[in-house]
Amino acid sequence: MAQAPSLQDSLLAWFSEHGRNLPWRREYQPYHVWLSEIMLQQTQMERVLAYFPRWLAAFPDLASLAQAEEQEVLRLWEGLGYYSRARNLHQTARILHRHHNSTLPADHAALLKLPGIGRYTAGAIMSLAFNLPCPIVDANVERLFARLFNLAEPVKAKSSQAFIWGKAEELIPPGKARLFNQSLMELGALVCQPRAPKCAACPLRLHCAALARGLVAQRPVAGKARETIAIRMVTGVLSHRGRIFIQKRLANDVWPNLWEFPGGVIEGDETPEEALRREYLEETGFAIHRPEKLLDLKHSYTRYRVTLHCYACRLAGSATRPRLAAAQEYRWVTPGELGHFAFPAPHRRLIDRLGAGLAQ
DNA sequence: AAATCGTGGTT
DNA sequence: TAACCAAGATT
Repeated sequence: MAQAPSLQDSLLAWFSEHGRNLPWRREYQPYHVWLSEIMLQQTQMERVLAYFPRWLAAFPDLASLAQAEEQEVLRLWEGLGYYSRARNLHQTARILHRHHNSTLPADHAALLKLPGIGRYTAGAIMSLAFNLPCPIVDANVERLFARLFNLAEPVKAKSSQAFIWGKAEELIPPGKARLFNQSLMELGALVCQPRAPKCAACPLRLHCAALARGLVAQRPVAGKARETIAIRMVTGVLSHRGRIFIQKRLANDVWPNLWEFPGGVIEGDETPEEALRREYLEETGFAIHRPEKLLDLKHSYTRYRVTLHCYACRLAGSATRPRLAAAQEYRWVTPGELGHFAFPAPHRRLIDRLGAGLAQ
C-alpha cells in the first residue's frame, strides 16, 4: 500500500502550481527580499505591489538607499504607514553600507541586531534570500497552524507561540527552507483565509485537525480586542502671499519627521474654530483669522478614529516667523513644492482635494 | 509586556 | 458601519 504524501510534499506541490509570481520571487536578491518583507508588515499585498517597483526605481540597490536623504525616503513611503519602517530601512542601509560592503549578512543573530529586523524578518531573510533553515511565523502561519493543529489557546498566548515557532522549525524540509516557508504563508493568504477558508481546495485538508473536528471557523482563537476611541481634530492651511505654512513633526511622536499643517485635538466643548486658533497659537505663536471651513476628512490610526475638520486661514499679524512648540522645522512653500515633502495620509488627501485652490 | 505605531480594504 | 484584517517591531 502506497504511503500518503507528507505534509511537506503536499504543500510544496501546491505551491509550485499556485504560488503567485511576485517581483521579489524572481531572483531572491537579499535586498529585494528584505525590502518586500518590511513593506509587507501589517500591509496588504496589493499596496506593496504598487510601492515596491517605485521604490526600486529610486533606490535600485542598498548602496543607493544608504546615500539617500531621509525626506526622499519618507516621501516614497508616504501613505504606507508605520513610518519607522522606512527610517529603519534607511538606517540599516547606512549601517550595512559602512560596515558590511552594502550586503545583508546571512547570519540570524547579526540580522536581529539591525534596526527594524525582528524575529520574523530575520527568519524571512535567512530562508528566502539564502535558503537557510530558519523558521518564520507571521499572521498567515499562526492562522494556518492554529487550524492544522487545532490550537484551543489564543494564538498570541506564549504557549501557542512557542508551539507554533517550534513546529515551523521542525517541519522545514532539508534544503528547502525558501520554498517551504513561502508556501506556508502563501497557503494562509490564498486558501487558509481568515473568514472563508477554502478547505475543499486545501492540500493539507487530510492533515488538518480543526477540519476533522469541524472547528475551522473557531480557529484561531483571538485575544481580546482593544477599544477604539473616537476623537475630533482640526487642521488649518495657513496661506500668506501665495505661500503655505508647513512644519516638520518631532521625531518621537506619531508621524515622526513628516510634514503637516498645524492643528490638533478639539478639547471639551471647544468649537473647531476655537481649537484651530488655540492650536496655532500654541504650536506656532501665530494669531490667525478668517478661518474658512473647507471639508471634513475621516481617517484612523492605531486605535483612534478621527474626524478631521479642515480649514483655510490667514495670518492676523504681519510676523511670518513662528515660535515652534510642536515641530522641529518650518517652511513657507508654494503649492507646487508640497509634492516634495512627506505628509501623513489625511494631510496629503487634503492637499489633493484642494488642488488648484491652494494659496489663493 | 502591554501599548503603540498608519493605512486602506472588506464585511 | 463599526469591526476586523494585512508577510511585525519596538519599548
